[in-house]
Formats: sequence, C-alpha cells, structure tokens
Amino acid sequence: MSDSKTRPAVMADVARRAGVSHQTVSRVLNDHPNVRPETRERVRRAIDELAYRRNSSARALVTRRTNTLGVVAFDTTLYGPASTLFGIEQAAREAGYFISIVSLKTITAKSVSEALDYLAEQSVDGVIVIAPQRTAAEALAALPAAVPVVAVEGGQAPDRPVVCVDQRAGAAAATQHLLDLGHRTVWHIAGPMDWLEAEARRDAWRDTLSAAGAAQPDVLSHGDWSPRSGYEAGRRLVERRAAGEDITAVFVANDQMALGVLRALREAGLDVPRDVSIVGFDDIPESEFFSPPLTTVRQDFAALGRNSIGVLLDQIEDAGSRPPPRVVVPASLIVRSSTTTVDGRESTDPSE
Amino acid sequence: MSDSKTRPAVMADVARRAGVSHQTVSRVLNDHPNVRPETRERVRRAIDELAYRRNSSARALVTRRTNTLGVVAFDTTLYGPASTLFGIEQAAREAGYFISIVSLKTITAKSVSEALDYLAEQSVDGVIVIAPQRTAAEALAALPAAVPVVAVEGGQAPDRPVVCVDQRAGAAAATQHLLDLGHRTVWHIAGPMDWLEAEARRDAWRDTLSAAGAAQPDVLSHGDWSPRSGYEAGRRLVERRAAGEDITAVFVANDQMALGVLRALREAGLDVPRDVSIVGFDDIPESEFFSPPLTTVRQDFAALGRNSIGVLLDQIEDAGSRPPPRVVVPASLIVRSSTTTVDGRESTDPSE
DNA sequence: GCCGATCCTGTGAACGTTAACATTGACGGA
DNA sequence: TCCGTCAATGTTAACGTTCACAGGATCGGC
Repeated sequence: MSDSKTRPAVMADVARRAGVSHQTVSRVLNDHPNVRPETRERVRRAIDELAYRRNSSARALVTRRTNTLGVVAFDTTLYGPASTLFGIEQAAREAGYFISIVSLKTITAKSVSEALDYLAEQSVDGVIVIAPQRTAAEALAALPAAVPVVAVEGGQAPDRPVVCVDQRAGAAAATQHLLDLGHRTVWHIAGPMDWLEAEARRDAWRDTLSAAGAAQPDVLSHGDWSPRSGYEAGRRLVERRAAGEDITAVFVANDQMALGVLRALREAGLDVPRDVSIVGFDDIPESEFFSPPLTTVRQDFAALGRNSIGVLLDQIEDAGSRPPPRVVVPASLIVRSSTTTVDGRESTDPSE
Repeated sequence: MSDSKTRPAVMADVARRAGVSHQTVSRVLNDHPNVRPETRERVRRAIDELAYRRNSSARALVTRRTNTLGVVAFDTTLYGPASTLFGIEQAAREAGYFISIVSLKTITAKSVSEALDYLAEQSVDGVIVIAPQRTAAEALAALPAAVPVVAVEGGQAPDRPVVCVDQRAGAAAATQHLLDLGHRTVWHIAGPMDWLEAEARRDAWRDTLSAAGAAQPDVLSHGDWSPRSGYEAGRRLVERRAAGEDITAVFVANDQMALGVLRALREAGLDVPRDVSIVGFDDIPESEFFSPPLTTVRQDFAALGRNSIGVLLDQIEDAGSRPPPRVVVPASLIVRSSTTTVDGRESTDPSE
C-alpha cells in the first residue's frame, strides 16, 4: 500500500496529504509570504513524509531558468585552470547555481563555438569561458551572445565582461624584485604567444625594464608552459652564458617551466641563486619545495572564481543594461630562495 | 516582422514553416525512421532557418531523463582528481551526456550526502563519486541509492560498482623495482591513512617485501600528500640515517611528497640516487624534471574516466539487473634517474 | 478490385511546475 | 451597515516536449 516502490511523489500528492491546493504547496516551496504559518507547517510536514522533491525540469520549463551555469575550460589538468574552476564551482553553489562543465582538448574558434552550442542546448542561464588564449578570446568576441557570457582571462574583449588576474602587475613585481636585488637587467623566458597571459607578462617585463632604464634583452625563448620546454629554454640559457653573455637574473613565465630551467642549470653545474636568480609565476604547491624553493608570483584563483560568478550573475539579472565590467584580481610576489643579490651573497633581502 | 527579437522558435513554429505537424518535427529531431526523406529535409531546413533548438527542460519533463550526470569530487586542484575529472568529462560528452560537478572542500559523510542530495535536486540520471577516502566510501555505501552511482577509487563497496586504478600492482612494481636493484629492503612514506589509495599502496609494499623475504620496516611517516609533509618525512629519514639506520631505498606514496623528500635529502647533503633511491607515485607532469628525474608509477586517468562513465551508463540502462562490476585500470612503472643499484653505481638498469 | 500490412503523418493527452486571475473571509473606516 | 482592502487560498491555463493512438496512403498479392 505504501508508495515506496511507485514513482516519486509530485506536488499534487503533497497537496492532497496536507489538505491544500498544489498552488499553496508551490507557495511554501518558493517562500511566498502569504501563507498562514500553520498551513506552511502542515505542508512542510507532508513534504517530509512523502520525501517530496520538486521536479526541476517542470520548474525550468515554466520559469525559463535552469539555475545552471556553463563553464568552458581548457586543460583543467593544469594548476591554474583547475584552481579557477574550483573557485567558480564553490561560488556558484553558494549562489544556488549548478555548474555544467565542458573541457576542451584543443582550443580553436570552432571548438569554443561548439562548446557554447553544447551548453546552449542544455539551456544554461549563463556561461563562463576560461579563455586564456587569443584564439579563444577572439572566437568568443565574434560569437553572438545568446546568453550572458563572461570571459576569464579573456583579453580586452571590447563589449564583453572580463575577469582576470593582474598579470601585468605580477610580472612587473617579479621584474622589479630582480632589479632591486641589483641585477643589471632581467631576462625572460616567455609562454606561448597565443596566450594572453604570456603576452601580458612579457609586456610588463619589458615595460618595467624600460622604466628602470635597464637594457632590454630579447626574449630568451618561448616555451609551452611545460617543464620540458623550460628545460630546453634553460639549456639555451646555459649556452648563451657559456658564450659570454652576462645573464644573472631570469623571469620565467610560469613555475613549471621554471622547474625545467632549474634542472637545466643544475645539470650545467650552475647554482641558483648564486649564479642565476630565477623568478616564476603561479605559485603551484610544488614551488616551495623546488631546489631551491622558488620565488614566484601568486594568483588568487579563488577570488577569480568568485568574481566571475559575481559578474555573470549581475549580467543575468539585468541583461545588457550596465556596461560590461572588467574586474581585475591582484597578484602578489612570494619571495623564496631562488633569487639573491647580483654579487651572489646568500641573502634574498633586497634591503641588504 | 521578423522574429529576431521575439522569443526563440519552438517546435510548433518549425512545424508551421515546414507545413507538417509538430509530431513530425519531433520525429525528425529524434531520428525516427518513418519519415519521408523529402519531409525530413523540409523540416531540417525550417529548423535551420528559424535557428530552432529544442527545449531540454520540456524534453526532460516528459522523458524523465535529463541527460546529465553528476560528479562529486574532492580537491580537484590535485593532479589525480583533476585528471580523473577530465577523463570523465571527455567520456561523458562523447556519450552525449552533460556533466554537473560538485567539488567538496571537506569530505565527510555529511558533505557527501549533501552533495548527492544537491545533484538529486537537479535530477541527474546518475552520479560518479570520486571517493578516495574511507569516509567518503563508507558514506556512499550507507546511502540509499535513489539514482545509479559508481564510485571511483571507492574501496570494496560490497554492492556498489567501483572503478579504480590497480594501486596494489603499481605499488608492488615500485617496491619490486627497488628490490631488483639490490636494495636489502625498501622503506615507505605513506599517504594519509584515511585514503584508500594510501592504504592499498602501503599494503602492497608490505606484501611485496614479505614475498621477497625482505625485512619489513615500519612506515617511516604518514604524510598528507603535500610536498611539505614529504619534506618533513624526508628530514625524519635523514635523522634516522644519521642514527645509523641503513636506509637506501624509499617508496614514497606520491610524487609531491617525493619532491619534498628530495629537497630534504639534498639539504642534508645526501645524493639521490647514490645515497638513497626514491620512487614516487602518480607521474605528475613535473616529475620528469625533478632533480633528479623521478622514477614513479603512472596511472591511466583517462581510462579511469572512460570506464567510470561506461559502468555508470550500463547501470542506467538496466538498473540493478547485473551484479555491480568492479573495474580495475592498470598502473605502470616509469623508471627515471632517482633509483639506482644499491652499491651506488649511476646506472638505473637492474640487469647490470 | 479487394485486403491486410506497412509506411507516413496528424491529433490529443500527458509530464509537473509556476503565473495569472478568481474567490473567500476578516477587518476597519465611513 | 456597507464597502473597500488585504491576506489566504483555490482554479485554470500556460510552458514545449514526447507518447499513444488513430487515420490515410501506398503497396504487394491474389
């Protein structure tokens, strides 16, 4: 006789049990004010007794809101994207939204557009695109916005909201730190030029050197973020030093590549920081335990995620009324032992 | 006159434009065979012209299928979970399913149960729980299964399908590798004992020593997977060596901790692998560029993800008819330069 | 030329919720 | 006393699909 094995209870069942109409049940569910406390309580009890859960599809059908946000990401295996995603998910759940995710293997205009299509099919209420590459940012800018979209690290999309870390400030701090230590100039191992972050870091490095009146060497090498490419860049660095080039300080565009550089230098018998000072970018959990522990720039991914959700929800609330905001999250220099004064003393204190 | 600014087209609009009934449109959309090719084409054209997309909520309402799978994960910032998640997402999308994700900050019976509730509210068709901890696995086992669930790394849940990496085989290979190099015995730095993987690796390490007739030292230390905890374990190792203990080979439960160990050993003036051989577990991208490059065990996360989805879809198809499967994905030893023969020669070739 | 089978298409009714509007009392001021 | 207001509740109609069923062609076989 019990309904344990039959299909789950619906609103009408609850209504019957509580002796009210289904609409009253709906009102209780949606915290509508005009319900007598006593009635509300009765409905609540009926809901509990029947283990009723409202059907989200039916609700979405009539409200035209799925309460779901889409996220398009690229290589969520990397520390940065993974952390950003995590931050986004936390913030979304807190705001009562579900997160539906699409991870791209390759990032092209086509794949980005397909991902958005895919999410549109699920009728998400809004989309966050983690688009650190020029291709992705451009693809995004070109797309007609059927739903609200915010880009994370998405360059200067003219009329699209963007949330990003202050790459330039981070890179400037890294470069300035090395200059403050007395290095005549700072070399740079850059990330792939398709990446906006790589470009921003390189530009800020150049500008900082320029502002300090220091020599502006060419980019030593363009890596692909991987430790391997850092290793190769490191070997090139070693060669150029052997050829007489005066390289004492290097700003590497991310920590993983910095790891490869450290390894190449060690193999060549060079000591970090005595012979060469190294600064990375990202502050991955491993960086503190590299040999030596890496001076690097930390990005606040949690804030990035929170702000993305914040901006997106704003967009959803009042679609297109306000101008698209551009939110910048700070980055901070973390000084460890891979940097020292140019004369090779052990201290890492720039004031010494 | 155009409907560009009005609300999006629905099936009836398409039907009208194609001169058919809405039901025929539905048939075209669902690849129903009994539609004249010519009609089908006409409908297709109308769909394109109106940029029609079917409403997934309405569809879900009547089919009782959302085509969405839930994933409950813990700390998706770690390489392992992030990779697993990536694999799951790829496989799901290929199978035509959406992925809705919940990342837990803390993993308790309560938080797991809440996450499942949360996903149930979204009426997902099934759930994958990445539950590498005993707490999670037990919470999962205790929960009544409203929807099909598969556990990834979920221990021996008696009547719940489980997909996992062959931790034991991986750990055994690591230990045996060190024994084959001539080490009298192998020490172990374990992961947190709440984690099933940590336990499996430790047990397999013990069993391998036992089978080889080697001495079975106590676990050197229990870390928490972090480089820092590995560093601390490494210092303890150094102390015990200084106290005269004969420690020449260590199997560390993951790569990040192994990194910390490497650092502690280097600080103490010990050389890896000359003084101590180290094997890790996970093969994170950085491992190849540690100093020295780390011998480790690689897990096939992509296969893990694919299989999870496969098993889950099977469960959804015929709920509870077949016995819950247990799928094991292989792990493979990757030999690099952090291990060598006991007499300290440089070679890493066990046959030498 | 008829008949059943098969292919194609249309009609009407779900699915379970919320929105819009209607109804009922109770209350207070004129 | 009467009427307007407001709080509490009920009634009915969407929302946009798919499902079940019904019908009209078409075809092959006799």
